[in-house]
Amino acid sequence: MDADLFKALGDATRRTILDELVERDGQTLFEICGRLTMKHGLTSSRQAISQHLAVLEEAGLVHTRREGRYKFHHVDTSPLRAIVERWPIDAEEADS
Amino acid sequence: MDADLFKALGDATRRTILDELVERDGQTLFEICGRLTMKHGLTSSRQAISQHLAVLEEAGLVHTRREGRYKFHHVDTSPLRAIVERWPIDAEEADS
DNA sequence: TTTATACGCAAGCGGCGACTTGCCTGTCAA
DNA sequence: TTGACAGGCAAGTCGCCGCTTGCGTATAAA
Repeated sequence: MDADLFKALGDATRRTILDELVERDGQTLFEICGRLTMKHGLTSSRQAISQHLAVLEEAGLVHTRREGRYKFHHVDTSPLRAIVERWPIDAEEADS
Repeated sequence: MDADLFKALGDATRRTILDELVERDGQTLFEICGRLTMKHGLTSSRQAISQHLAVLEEAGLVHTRREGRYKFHHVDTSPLRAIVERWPIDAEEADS
């Protein structure tokens, strides 16, 4: 089921996390927390972000790599391909 | 905000409705209800589907056209383009 | 061996969203 | 005009999700 994918994309904080990881791949949890606070004005706690990352990982949008006490997070946008393959995007007619 | 878009895609029933409308565009509410029950085994009530269609319309994924007492629903997949534009889909590395 | 750092686990709370229920409006046929 | 048909509105219920809180584990520095 691709339910995990759409569930992951359903939250604004998770989408911002994806933005951050696309801009700078391979961050740790604390780095992501810091950047979300600084650049995006988010106030979420570490645990909240950790849970968000777990959801993103379930959806296959984020892969993790352990190294000592650090855990690096890497984006993988390829699951998004399922979306455009499911509903082909037609050429646009401008809004009326 | 594209929050409406992701919110709309967040529900499995709404995604099935999109499937149905892509396969057969311009259906009325009752037609959609019937097809969801027949082909997809969904048991949602008419009001539930109506609310789903309202969400899809808010997201710009469905446009409606009134004709007498009928209301025809048309798909518009173009809002999905925002997704692939926001997070470019990279060429795939197969899973380990 | 202590102490700090980076992260994990799990229970609990609050709010939002999906769905139902009941009734109402508008259109068309008989 | 009466009735059936297609759809709309609004309040209420209930489960899930995002978040907090508190504690626990593992790695590395002092």
